[in-house]
Amino acid sequence: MNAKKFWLMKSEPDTFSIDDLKRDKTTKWEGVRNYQARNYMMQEMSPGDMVLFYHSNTNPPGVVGIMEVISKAQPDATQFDKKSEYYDPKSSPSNPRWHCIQGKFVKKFAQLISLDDLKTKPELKEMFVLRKGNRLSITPVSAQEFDFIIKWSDALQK
DNA sequence: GCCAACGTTGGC
DNA sequence: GCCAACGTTGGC
Repeated sequence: MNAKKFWLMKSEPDTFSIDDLKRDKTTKWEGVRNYQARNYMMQEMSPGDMVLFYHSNTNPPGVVGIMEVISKAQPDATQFDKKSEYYDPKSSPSNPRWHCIQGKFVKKFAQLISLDDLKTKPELKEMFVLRKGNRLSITPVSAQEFDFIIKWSDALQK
């Protein structure tokens, strides 16, 4: 068995928010069109991995909850759908280019932990999402960083 | 296989 | 809405 891994995945709340995930219970993480992010899903994610759900392109941006990975990567159906904004004419069902995992809702934080707040913690200074110029929508998180943020959120709730 | 042009992300 | 960062594309 692979050890459980931890991730941070960005979503624009206008497109798909933590509340959407809470309502739907599960989701396919469709629409990723970046090879590095895809490779994380295809090669490194497995069911049981835990994900920090991050709202980007919003004010303020930050971590808003937790999702659990519940499937391995499978072909992303939107790449074959001409009506989808994620349609990729260079991909084909016999040789799909893009894959996505499925995730399920675990919890929504009582309070968002903002990007500004994340930046104030020396424990988190290595986090990819805090690095200058980072645009990758899926990044690995260490177990220590994940625990730190969970405990932080729990403390905020009290 | 280089690299200029272009497109996208995402914080601000 | 601006723009820095950086990934992708395509001509050569």
